[in-house]
Amino acid sequence: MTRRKQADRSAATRSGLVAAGRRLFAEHGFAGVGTEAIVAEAAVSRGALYHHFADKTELFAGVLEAVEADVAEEIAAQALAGDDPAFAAVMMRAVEAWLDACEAPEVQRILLTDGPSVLGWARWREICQPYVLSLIETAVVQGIASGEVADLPARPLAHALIAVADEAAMYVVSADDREAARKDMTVIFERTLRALAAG
Amino acid sequence: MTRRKQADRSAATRSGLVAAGRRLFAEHGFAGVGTEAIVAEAAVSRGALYHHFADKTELFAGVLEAVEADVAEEIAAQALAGDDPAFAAVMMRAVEAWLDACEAPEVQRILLTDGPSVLGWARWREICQPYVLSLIETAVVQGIASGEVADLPARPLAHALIAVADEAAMYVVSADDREAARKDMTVIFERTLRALAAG
DNA sequence: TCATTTACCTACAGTCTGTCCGTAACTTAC
DNA sequence: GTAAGTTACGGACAGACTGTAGGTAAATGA
Repeated sequence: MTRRKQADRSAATRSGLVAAGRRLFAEHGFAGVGTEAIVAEAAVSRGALYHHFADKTELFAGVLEAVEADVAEEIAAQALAGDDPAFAAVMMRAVEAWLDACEAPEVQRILLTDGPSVLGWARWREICQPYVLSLIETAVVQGIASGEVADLPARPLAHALIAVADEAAMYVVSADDREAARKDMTVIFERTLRALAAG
Repeated sequence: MTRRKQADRSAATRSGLVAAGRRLFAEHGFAGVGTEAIVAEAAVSRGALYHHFADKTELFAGVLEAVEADVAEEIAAQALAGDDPAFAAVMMRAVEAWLDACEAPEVQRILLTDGPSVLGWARWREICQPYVLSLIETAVVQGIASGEVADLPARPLAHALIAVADEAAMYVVSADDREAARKDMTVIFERTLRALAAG
């Protein structure tokens, strides 16, 4: 308890920097915003930034994780909220929640487009793994165990599902007629899920 | 014909810059290589670069298109090469060719990870659209027409298929056991295709 | 209270991008 | 063939941005 004040100060500036980076990266992209702008938004100096993070890329990693955590929480809540506990129903609720989340520019820019490029695909997935990826993988494993889903390799399957969901999101948000695009993609996703039914 | 010499000179330096950028971007990524290094590799001056391209990003767009063109050509050749002309068979050959192509770092780095981030998702797809995307979409449309494929929206479906293929590629190349990963992903893809069968 | 660690600030050096202006090569008009 | 005009390219410069080094203030432990 004796270390409280120091630790609090640290945590406050750190999370302030993450919050600032989150706002700015979402709007201008990683390369489009300088460290000066970030520290100005967070009302600290560049020194504070480089004290808490090795470099700008590491700050971005922190921001990515924060965004991913929020999105995963929202998806999990929505997916488990409905009445129908069947695998396909849960997944459809999850994908709807995901498409909703992707309306936010910060998700598109930070999570989908900049993430893999700035951090590299492997590190990007590594950060997202504990969140959405494992969420889906768990659902898949349960589905296989309950006999609802065909006995396929679970992790690759989870990757494939997420890939379709990611692409669907980008397709929808950059479509002229987003309403129609979302309907189309929902149909595709539903069909994909049905394909995985056991038998 | 009188304009030959000027035009040739232009084309030569332009394609030289694209080739140099292709090599260097593939190895170090867009942000990891400076214009100085590119012009040195191409044996021209920075002035030449900025004469032919508005900025570094536009050079990257040129590089991306070159890579995409090569990959599309290879995929088309492989897909149409086999005996079985059935939709699923063609698509499986296409995805095998794609996974082969993704062994090359330039495809992973330029096409998959840097592309969307540097150019933005919409522009990235816009450049790839005339190549692989329309290739797949055409196959899908034909499949629907011949009754092999369920009557789903063709373009979104093509997007979904490409998304799975892209993810499969990244999953395979960054897996510890690439052999096993590729087998797993092939199974997933096959199953996905079967899901699209009409009926 | 005093030494030590932690948190933070400021100034600086190095690098990179895009632009400006000049020059050379080439093309067209006469 | 030559003068005028256009296109291709070169080199220097300004501006911006990143990461670092060295110093100060606050907090902690003895």
